[in-house]
Amino acid sequence: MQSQLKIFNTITGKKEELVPLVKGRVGMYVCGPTVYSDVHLGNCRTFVSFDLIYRYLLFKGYKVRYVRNITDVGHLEGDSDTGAEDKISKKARLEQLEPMEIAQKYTLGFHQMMDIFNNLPPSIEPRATGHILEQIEMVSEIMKNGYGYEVNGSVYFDTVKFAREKGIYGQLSGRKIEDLLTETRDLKKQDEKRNPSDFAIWIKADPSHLMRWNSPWSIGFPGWHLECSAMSTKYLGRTFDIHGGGGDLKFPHHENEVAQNYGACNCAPAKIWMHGNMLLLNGKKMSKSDGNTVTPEQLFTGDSPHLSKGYTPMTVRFFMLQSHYRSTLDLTDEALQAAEKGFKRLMEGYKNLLTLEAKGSDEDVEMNNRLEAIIREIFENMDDDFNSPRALASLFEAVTTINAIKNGHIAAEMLRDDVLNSLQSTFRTVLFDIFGLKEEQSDSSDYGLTADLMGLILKLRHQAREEKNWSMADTIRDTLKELGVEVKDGKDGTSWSVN
RNA sequence: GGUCGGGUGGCCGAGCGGUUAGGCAGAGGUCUGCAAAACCUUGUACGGCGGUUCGAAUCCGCUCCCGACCUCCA
Repeated sequence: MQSQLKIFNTITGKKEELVPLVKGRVGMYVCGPTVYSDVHLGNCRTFVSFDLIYRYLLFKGYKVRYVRNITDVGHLEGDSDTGAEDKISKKARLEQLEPMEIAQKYTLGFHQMMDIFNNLPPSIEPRATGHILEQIEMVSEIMKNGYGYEVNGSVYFDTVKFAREKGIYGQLSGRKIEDLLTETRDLKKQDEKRNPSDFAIWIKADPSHLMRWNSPWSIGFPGWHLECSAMSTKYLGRTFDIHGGGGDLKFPHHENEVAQNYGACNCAPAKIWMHGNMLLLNGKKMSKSDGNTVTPEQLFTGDSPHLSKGYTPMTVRFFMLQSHYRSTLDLTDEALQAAEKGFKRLMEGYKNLLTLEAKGSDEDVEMNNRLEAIIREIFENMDDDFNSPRALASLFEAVTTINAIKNGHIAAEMLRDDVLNSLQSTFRTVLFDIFGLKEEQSDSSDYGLTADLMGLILKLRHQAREEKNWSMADTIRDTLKELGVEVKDGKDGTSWSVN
């Protein structure tokens, strides 16, 4: 019997049972990247987190519509959402390209990186520029309901009126409207806004601005927060099950999204809001703007002052899975090295599990019970707000027993057949379907040949050992080690693995 | 300054009122021609000071540090 999935809801600050609006189906919207530069690792962690969540929902049998947008317009630079330059637009001007060329370039790069991390693609990946009409429509509705006002062709959302009438502005991010109003920072075009906390939903374009669309108010472009409100509504309905994103989007992005949805339809967009936590580099937030960053490429090649060597994508994914998605994760070289070894141990354990044969003639009841309990715990932990680090711990506990059986420390006779089967299927499901890990075979194409050659080499070494020709045997072993192939002598023969 | 979140053994990282988390590193052992791998044993951790409790890393108060958000960021 499966336990019930509980999810931490940012709005209530509590874990809640997931009760989908439509039985058996889950609608999930996750804020995607703004495609104005290369993805950085922090983005990757967030999307790995939501990939885990998506995969687990699928495993639980839900039909999931996973929508993750591409923001290719409206995201402004500098302070405030007024007067500053659009990120895509700016990059286009600097590189003398069409804005859509910029968006295309970085969207492709983003997709490649998601693929490298073995993230499943979302069900729908809508672009902001492809939904200008929907956004204009939403602005109209917000104005019709009295929460938007136009000044010089730009339209702003009246946060104070909204807060007064609905009393929910600030609820998601835990902010008080009074505090927002006392914000004294000097903002551009501040004079157009009625209140400092108001934000633009439609922005009149300067003559030099490259991205521009006609609207009832001006030739301009939509505000940053608007596309998510419009697109989530379009593809998931006015109210849907889960809305997610990085924790740094809580305010103002998500807070304003909620306001816009209420402003347009007087209803809450999502029942559950989920936020992933930040990836830190040596104790500090990774951030493009202050240079404290390692790119995914640097991580893979090791070409960074922060790293002693490169790490494979799956090592990094495993590293991320080892911490809970709501905790900050500190990326350090030492931690990465530990993850690399841990990941290897886990995968080796899985391989060993596949070679096991259950004899079951002399059953160890306690051990079998414990293994069955471990299997149950894995899913109970995942049901508890996607606790992958705990699930991983259970897996490792099983690995110890698996290895002990494999090398004969525990007799195979003690393992029951059905326990072995469910252990094997659990490992396969959890490792590959839920955690999204995969084997990393450097040259998978000629793997068969390599295996045959290794068989020959090990046979020769075996012969040398029979003849007590130790120097020959050790030369073979040591040379292989230099080539990155580890030779492992066991009770019943020799095996090898690529490091 | 305001608002949140956090400080766990050498490192990373779970737990959040009583039970061994787990991984990596370290120590001892088994196995082995030697090694590696694997297995077994091993760590008296919970920022500090008070309090509540039969019992606190876990709850409360104070305090010190750190981080995030408040401005573009996943």
